[in-house]
Amino acid sequence: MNSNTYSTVGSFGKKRISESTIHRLSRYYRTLSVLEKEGLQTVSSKDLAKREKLTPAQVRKDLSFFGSFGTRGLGYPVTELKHQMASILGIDRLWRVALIGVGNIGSALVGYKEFARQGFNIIKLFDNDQRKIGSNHKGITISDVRNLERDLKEARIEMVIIAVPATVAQYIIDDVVKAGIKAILNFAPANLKVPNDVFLRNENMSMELEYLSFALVNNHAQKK
Amino acid sequence: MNSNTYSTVGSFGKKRISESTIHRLSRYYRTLSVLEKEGLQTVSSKDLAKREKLTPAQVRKDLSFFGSFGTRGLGYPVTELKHQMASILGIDRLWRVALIGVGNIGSALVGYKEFARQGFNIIKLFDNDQRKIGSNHKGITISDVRNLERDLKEARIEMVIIAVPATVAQYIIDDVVKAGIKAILNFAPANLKVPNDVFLRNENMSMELEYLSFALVNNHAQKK
DNA sequence: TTAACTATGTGAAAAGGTTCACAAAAGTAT
DNA sequence: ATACTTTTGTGAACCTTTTCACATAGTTAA
Repeated sequence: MNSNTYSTVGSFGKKRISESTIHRLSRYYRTLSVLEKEGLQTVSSKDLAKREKLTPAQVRKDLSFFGSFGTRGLGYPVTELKHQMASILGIDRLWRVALIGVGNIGSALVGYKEFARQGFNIIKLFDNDQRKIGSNHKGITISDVRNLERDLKEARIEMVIIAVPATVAQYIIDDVVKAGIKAILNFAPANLKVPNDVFLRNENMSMELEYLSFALVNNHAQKK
Repeated sequence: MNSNTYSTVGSFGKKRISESTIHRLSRYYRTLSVLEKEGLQTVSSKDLAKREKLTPAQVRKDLSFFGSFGTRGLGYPVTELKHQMASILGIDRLWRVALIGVGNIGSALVGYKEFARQGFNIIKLFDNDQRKIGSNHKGITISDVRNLERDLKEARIEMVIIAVPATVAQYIIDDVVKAGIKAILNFAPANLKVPNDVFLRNENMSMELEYLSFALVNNHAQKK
């Protein structure tokens, strides 16, 4: 099977690709960027697996869902595989992103270089605080959240990051959905409801600390 | 089987508890806190599952790894179950946490209320920037990262959060390990190495945006 | 050119995680 | 009291994900 078998990038047949696979593709992409900077031409599934603390079979299987990118006896071409990962993840383009809630977490996210590096361009900021509205934050004027629906449409926003207090998150999200946004990343610690055709992902930064806490208290077996 | 069967909280026999289960316990804990505020006395696995978008069986199975907390015909006592979750996760106590790298992300984390609410007390800050060292950030004086090992020991730090640039993260982590720290939460986009007895978790905030990007581009089937 | 080596791609097996289905135990109503 | 309802706790079945193992195809060296 060669990569042309999957001529329509984006459909991937009827196969359901698991969340873990997608997350690992993100990691491969990042590591491939590093390898590229280190000047490597090719990388084997064994090398890549070692960097990611995975098995070589896992790496090959993940990639095999999307095509056949390697050369037997040699490995994978670093730069090309990086581009392939970007294309599969949809980060070989710019995304028009808005951020709602320019508080503690929100303002940090505006300056987060990794977002920009991967094509996520935060081009609109919203807040409900009169003191912030109209002011400039890292080159972007903060808009009034009261005009959220209208402004999201007007700016042709494709993704929204929510960093407001949990108490108001559902109201905000309802407006975001009304504006026709289909992809939302939520940092508020709340269980939010969206229609079935909207992708909602939650980022819970306490979760990993809690995992560490559990691991320490239970002296949980280290993986691998 | 009643909850006394597990008198030694923390051992849980030889059963290996999966990462997903632990993460769901975090979510249960948060939701139980909300339910408690709403004044609910009891909650059934069905109710809890609905809030978390899980199956009731999943909720019951997760809890059953740790004991038997419910009453048949009635459900689970909200407040008690919340305390049980806290105890299992090890967040029914205070953790002495240090944060290294008081930059964009780092300073946001210092003020992140959820950490404090769950017992994670950030009591030491470190940076390598002479302009920051000695200054006060939200009531904590920023220390020189050059004395990291000594200061971590002195302050009896138990967990470390790393929010430094990827290029220096490994050097920092080596010092953290030298100081005897066994739990590290890393925000730097890098694959870091630690000895086998150190718990390292990575927080990659781009990952979920990339998942959304993938979902949009591939019109990936929405889950359930 | 040939032999030895390396590394992919992938069915099949194994491991791991989730859901089913039901007995058991408690609550509720009459 | 008794019948009926609710809901837990849990083996077993099912489904998903990971790992194994090997045929295949390319590289490398002499």
